[in-house]
Amino acid sequence: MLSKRKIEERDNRKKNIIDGALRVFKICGIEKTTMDQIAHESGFGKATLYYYYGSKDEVFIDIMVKGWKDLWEGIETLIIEENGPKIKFIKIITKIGLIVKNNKNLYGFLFTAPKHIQDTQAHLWKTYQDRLYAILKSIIDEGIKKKEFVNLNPEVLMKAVGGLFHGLVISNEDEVSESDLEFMVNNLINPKLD
Amino acid sequence: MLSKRKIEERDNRKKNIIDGALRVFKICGIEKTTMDQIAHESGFGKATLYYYYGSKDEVFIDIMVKGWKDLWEGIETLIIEENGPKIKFIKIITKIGLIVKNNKNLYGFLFTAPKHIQDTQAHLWKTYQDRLYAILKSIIDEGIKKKEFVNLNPEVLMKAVGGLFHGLVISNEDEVSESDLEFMVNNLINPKLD
DNA sequence: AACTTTTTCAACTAATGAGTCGAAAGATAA
DNA sequence: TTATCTTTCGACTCATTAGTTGAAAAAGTT
Repeated sequence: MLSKRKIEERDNRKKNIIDGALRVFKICGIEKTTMDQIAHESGFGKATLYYYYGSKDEVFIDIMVKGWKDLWEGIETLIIEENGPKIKFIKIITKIGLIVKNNKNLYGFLFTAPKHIQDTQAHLWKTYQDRLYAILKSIIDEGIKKKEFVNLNPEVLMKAVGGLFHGLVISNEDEVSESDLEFMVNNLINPKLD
Repeated sequence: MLSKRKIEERDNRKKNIIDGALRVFKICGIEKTTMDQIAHESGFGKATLYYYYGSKDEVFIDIMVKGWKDLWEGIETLIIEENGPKIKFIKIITKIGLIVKNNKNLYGFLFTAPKHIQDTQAHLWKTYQDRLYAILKSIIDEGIKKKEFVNLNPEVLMKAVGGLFHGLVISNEDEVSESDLEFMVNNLINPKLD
C-alpha cells in the first residue's frame, strides 16, 4: 500500500508534468508538442512520464478536467446568490475572466483544444463544461424574458459573449481591465447606457 | 512553352487540390490532415500533388494568400467611399461577414491556422492581412476621435470586435443574420441606442 | 507515325514520434 | 543487511507521414 505522503508526492509529480506540458503547448502549439518535449520540460524521461500517464490523451484529459472543474467551482457560489439575471451574468463572466487571467496557459489550452481531442467516451470535463454552459444559457433566457437583456436569439447572444470573451481575455497578450470587460459585455447584452 | 489553356487547366487542378484540402481540414482538423488525404480527396495520387505543390506548407500558404487577398479586394472599395467612421466600419465588418459566410471552409481555416504555420519569410498573405488590420485600426482611431465610437483603448476595441466576429460568424454552425451582426458590432463600438 | 512535353502514380526512403521493456537506482520495511 | 516496493530511464519497436524516384500513360506537335 502507498502511504499518504507517497500519494501526495505522486500527485505533485503529475502536477509538474501538467505544468510542463502547458509551458510547451504555449510555445509549440498543442498539436506539435511531443511527449519527449513534455517529459524533458518537466524534468523527466519519457518513459517516466508514461509511468504517470498511460497515454498522451490522458495528459490532455487531466488538464481539461482540472481546468473545467476549477472554472465551475469558481463560479458555483455566484449561481445561488440572489441577483437579477444581468448582475448575475456579469458577475459570472468577470469571475471567469479572473480565473482565466490567473492561469492563461491552462485556459488558452482549454478553450482551443477540445476540437482536437476525440471524445470516444463522454469525459468528466464535459460534465463541468455542459453545466457551465447550461447555467449561462438559462441566465440569458431569463434575462431576455425579464427584458434585462436585448431581445435576440439566446444562442446567438451566447456565441457573441463567448467570442467577445475569447477575444478580450484569451487571445490577447495584454490584460483587459475587469471594468472594460464588464462594460463591453454589458453593452452587448443590453446596450442601454445607464 | 505552355499554352494559355494549359496554364488554366493547371490552375484549375491547383484549385481542386485547395478545395479538397479545405474539405479534409473541416473534418480532420488542420494538423491531423495528411498529404495522402488531401491527394485522395481531390482525386489525385500523392506524387501528383507534389507535382503541383512543392511541400505541405506551400499548400497552406496558397490557401492563406487566396483568402486574405479575396478579403482585401472585397472591402477595398468601401475604404474610399465617403462615409463617417461608424458607417464605414460597420459596412466593412458586414461585408467581411458576407465573404466569410460564402466560404466557411476557407475562412475557418484562415482565422485559426496562422499560428501553426511558421513564417520563416514574410509571406504575401501577411501583406493583405496587415493592410486590413491597419485599415480597421485607423477607422477605430478616427471613430474614437470623432466620438462616434466609445472611448476605449483602440487595441482593446479591436480585439473585442475580432472576438465577437469570430464567435458569431466563424465558430457558429448556424448563420447569423447580417442585421444581428450589424446590431451587435454597433452596440460594442457605440452603445447608444439610436 | 514519330517525337516531345506534360501529367500521373506505385513503390520507395527517411524521419519523426507514440508507446514498451527490462534493468537499475532509490526508498521503505523487516 | 536483506527483501520488497516505488520510481527512473536508455534503448528499443512500430506506425505514420512528408517527400522522392523512375517509369509509364496521356496529350500535343511535327
